[in-house]
Amino acid sequence: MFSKACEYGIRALTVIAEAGKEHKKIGMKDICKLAKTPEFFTAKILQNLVKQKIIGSQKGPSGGFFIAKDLDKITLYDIVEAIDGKEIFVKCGLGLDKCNAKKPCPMHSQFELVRNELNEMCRNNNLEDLVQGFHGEVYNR
Amino acid sequence: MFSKACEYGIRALTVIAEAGKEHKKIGMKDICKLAKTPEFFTAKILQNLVKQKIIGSQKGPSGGFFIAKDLDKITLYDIVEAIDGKEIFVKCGLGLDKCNAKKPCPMHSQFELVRNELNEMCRNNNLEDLVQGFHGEVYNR
DNA sequence: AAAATAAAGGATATTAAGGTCTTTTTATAC
DNA sequence: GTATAAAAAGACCTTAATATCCTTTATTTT
Repeated sequence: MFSKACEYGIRALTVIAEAGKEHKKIGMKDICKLAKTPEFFTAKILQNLVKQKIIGSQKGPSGGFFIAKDLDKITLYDIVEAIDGKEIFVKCGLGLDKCNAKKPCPMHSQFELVRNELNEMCRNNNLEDLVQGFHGEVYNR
Repeated sequence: MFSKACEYGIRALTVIAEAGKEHKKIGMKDICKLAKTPEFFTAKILQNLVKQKIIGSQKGPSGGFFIAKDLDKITLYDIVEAIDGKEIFVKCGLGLDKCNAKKPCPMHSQFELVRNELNEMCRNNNLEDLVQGFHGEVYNR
């Protein structure tokens, strides 16, 4: 459904968000240890998220990553769009460029239900929701 | 959502199914012209579907591909599983191997709704449904 | 039987995703 | 101000998906 980059990104963000509750910033190594993601690849993903202002970062000693705005202002939709783009939220199930209600593909109406469910889910859930009941070992397997 | 191979495969199958209503068999070139899919790549996909008994084929002059069983016996689930595997139908949204109701990832319950909708949609729709109101120009864009 | 046709199979190319490493830049701590 | 720590940036590698081509095999038509 989502790319690896997106899976890693979401996992890393939950870890950053959770860490932010206590000591504000958290570094790459700790993030990856907790999120169980490959370090250098995750670095690239986070660099991108910094550019897109989803998170902030600080260089140098005692630096690290942090969530700049309120957790409930960052939806799953925002995150997925930032990493994978919005294609998944709009694309035709059969890959047609011009598929719509007037010129529907054979799967159009059925697939739309699934896509709508995905859209709703991503728009109705934010980082705050994701870290509800979060504990450090969530990804420990 | 689905791979290119899967998109092409579904499109090709609808074309084969529709052609089957009249003259029974249809060859690669015609399939790809109607389904708007790349010829050699589609050939590979169909070879796979033949092996999996989703369709039949016949070599030689006046040969081609055809649907062996009743159209309503081939669900979208069967097709997707044959081409992409069943991963999409069971996989954790965050890519964890051992994510379940007892040890859920932070997205578990929410993502499950989306996945269930996809499962239902694929199990409740078959090739016959897909070729309802089908016309040769569906993919002509 | 021979010729022609169409799928099957195998080999190879291309592209994009996933992943790693090294160097550079910036900020902090001392 | 110097040393150090950490992110940013850029180069590079690997793997899997996508795509194409060529040869072989099977079947039908003549």
